[in-house]
Amino acid sequence: MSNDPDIDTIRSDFIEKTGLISQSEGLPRIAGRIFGMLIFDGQAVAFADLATKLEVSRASVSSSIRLLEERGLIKRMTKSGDRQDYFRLATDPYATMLQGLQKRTQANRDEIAETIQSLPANSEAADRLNEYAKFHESKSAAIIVALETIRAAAPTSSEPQNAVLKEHQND
Amino acid sequence: MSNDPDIDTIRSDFIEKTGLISQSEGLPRIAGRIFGMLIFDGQAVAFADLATKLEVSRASVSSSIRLLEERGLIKRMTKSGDRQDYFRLATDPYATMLQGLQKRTQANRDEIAETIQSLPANSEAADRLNEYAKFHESKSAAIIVALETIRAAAPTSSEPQNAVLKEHQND
DNA sequence: AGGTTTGTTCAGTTTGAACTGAACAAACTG
DNA sequence: CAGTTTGTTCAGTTCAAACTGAACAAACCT
Repeated sequence: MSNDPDIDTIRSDFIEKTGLISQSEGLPRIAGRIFGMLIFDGQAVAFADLATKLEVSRASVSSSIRLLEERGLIKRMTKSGDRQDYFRLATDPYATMLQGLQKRTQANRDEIAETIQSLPANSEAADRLNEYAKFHESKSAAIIVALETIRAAAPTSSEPQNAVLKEHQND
Repeated sequence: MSNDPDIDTIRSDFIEKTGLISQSEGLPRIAGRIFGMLIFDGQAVAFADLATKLEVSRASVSSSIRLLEERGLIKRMTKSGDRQDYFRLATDPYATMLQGLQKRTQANRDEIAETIQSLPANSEAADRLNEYAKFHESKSAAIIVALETIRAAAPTSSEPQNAVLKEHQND
């Protein structure tokens, strides 16, 4: 009993999923939906289309776009003869996501390590804090492993399909 | 110029840190502070002490405790001759945390895999969704590695230090 | 029995992030 | 030049989660 849903439904469902997943990873839901849309559609999407297709305000698109750009997950492009901005996924967004996660995890570990340093030498709490630090350390180390796995799997970057689109140079 | 802060300041700072870290991992801040307090103090802490020392309502303690118990991160204990509930860290809370994270990550991967399955055979989006799925897959695999690392480092469970405290048997 | 202690539940408040509309500046068009 | 398009900014709103106070039930005490 396969009731083949049409492609638009699949697409919307996927976009909602990425919205929820991103939310659980600390990004606003709209940013996740934009990310999902760029994954699904593949081609560069115009700013106005993001707002209309996702049924959100341009202001929301603007701020979510900024977040995604800051994190290095998407790239802004221009199209000659078109005044709008276009957006596509960055070259290796997943490696970048893992890298960000790894840095934050490592920063947490370092903060705990600092606390341990500041403890009096004989403190019996040190061992327990150290276990907590080791937890973050293992997590960080594991993410580095995942990074290597991902980079090994996708070493060559794919060229932009649309020759008319050009990378936008920031500052 | 080391201006040795006193132990209580170190303790409070650590508890605040765990609150923030836990918050970034999707737990309420108070739950993180409880967790931090149990790490630092080592001994089982009474319910009332959690509320007073963290300066929050008993209701907040109750709901955060429930969350932490559900996730298997802390254990409820009783003390003979004392009507209060006491709490301590579960035996291996860090492994449990990683396990939870791994399951959620794997669930995300599976959902994306389902979406790919439902796509028409010739869909050119499939490759891109598959990269996204692989990302979650690598992350999941890496967490399993971290789990093994942690379990190898702390294989033997430490006995409860206080012989008067007893495991509380739920249902 | 009545009174206390203890933890939970629930309705309501608080809080902070997400989101919007409107004003705005910059870049373009005619 | 005035008028349009485009993206950003900012003040204000909305919304969901966190948190609280108070009522409550259960277990204990006297």
